[in-house]
Amino acid sequence: MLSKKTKYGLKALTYMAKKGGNEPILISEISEKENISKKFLEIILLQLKNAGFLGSKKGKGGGYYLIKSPEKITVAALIRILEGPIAMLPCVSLNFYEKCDDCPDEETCSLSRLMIEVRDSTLQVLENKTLADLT
Amino acid sequence: MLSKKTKYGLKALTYMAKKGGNEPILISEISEKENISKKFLEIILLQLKNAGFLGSKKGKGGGYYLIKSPEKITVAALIRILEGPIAMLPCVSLNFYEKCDDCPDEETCSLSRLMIEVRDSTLQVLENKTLADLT
DNA sequence: AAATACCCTAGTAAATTAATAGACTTTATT
DNA sequence: AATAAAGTCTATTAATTTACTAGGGTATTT
Repeated sequence: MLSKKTKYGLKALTYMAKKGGNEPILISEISEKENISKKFLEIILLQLKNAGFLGSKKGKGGGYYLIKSPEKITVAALIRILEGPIAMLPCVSLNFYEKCDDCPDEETCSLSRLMIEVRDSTLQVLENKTLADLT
Repeated sequence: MLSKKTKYGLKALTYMAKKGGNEPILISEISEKENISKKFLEIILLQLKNAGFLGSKKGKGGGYYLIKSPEKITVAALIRILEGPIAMLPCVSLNFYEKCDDCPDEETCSLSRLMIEVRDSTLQVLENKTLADLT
């Protein structure tokens, strides 16, 4: 299950991409239009900025804006920033791998083999969908 | 991410299926062989029993045993019992559906459309894998 | 100088996770 | 009948995560 944070982040970015243009968009505007707590959204957008997806401008006329074009932002990349691993188990995660502690040998573990299949089929979808597909 | 509970449950059932036979298997045996806290495993196996996957026998010579044959138990069904929804959002879950509260119209929601795709590709794997495939 | 809008630190209530403790019940064996 | 084995039930708990909220700080524009 995706957390609200991830869901909100995806909705906020979709809103921004839909709107297009290069002018900064207010947190409060996104917050109102997408029914997201403004303070919570601040945290989310800041995180997306630190990850290199958004730029920001302070002061009057300020706000957040997309840095890359929506076609170049995959949903998989966004979920990894906001949520963390996409895989169902840490021991089969590509970007957040952690060793399995109760499992003597990951190579021969039938559960990990299955979860690799699940991961790959999920990535097949998420790596090929971009922000542009959500608009 | 799957919880430890789900992971332990899958490993325990895999152990049982691998062992085969009809004799009851001790909680403590599974607990030791699979490195799972015995008390935690008690809870898990009881839940699987209440869900109709396991039978149990009390007293000396007792334990847990599989009720159905491993080929007839899909991994999807087990995850639904132990973990809950397989979908990434409640509003696209087949078995644990919940209405989206911040979304005015689910029909036209691009995010939900994407998450339906993810769900279906995950289910394509999990509905077609059984306990027998894990042995 | 004043207003605007993002930035930063801190805290917190609620829920979930991953157990643990201990008494109770049922069953097989001696 | 006594005993030991083995699952069952109730309760509790520590740690973590989630989903926020409060309030002030800083940069920018007018």
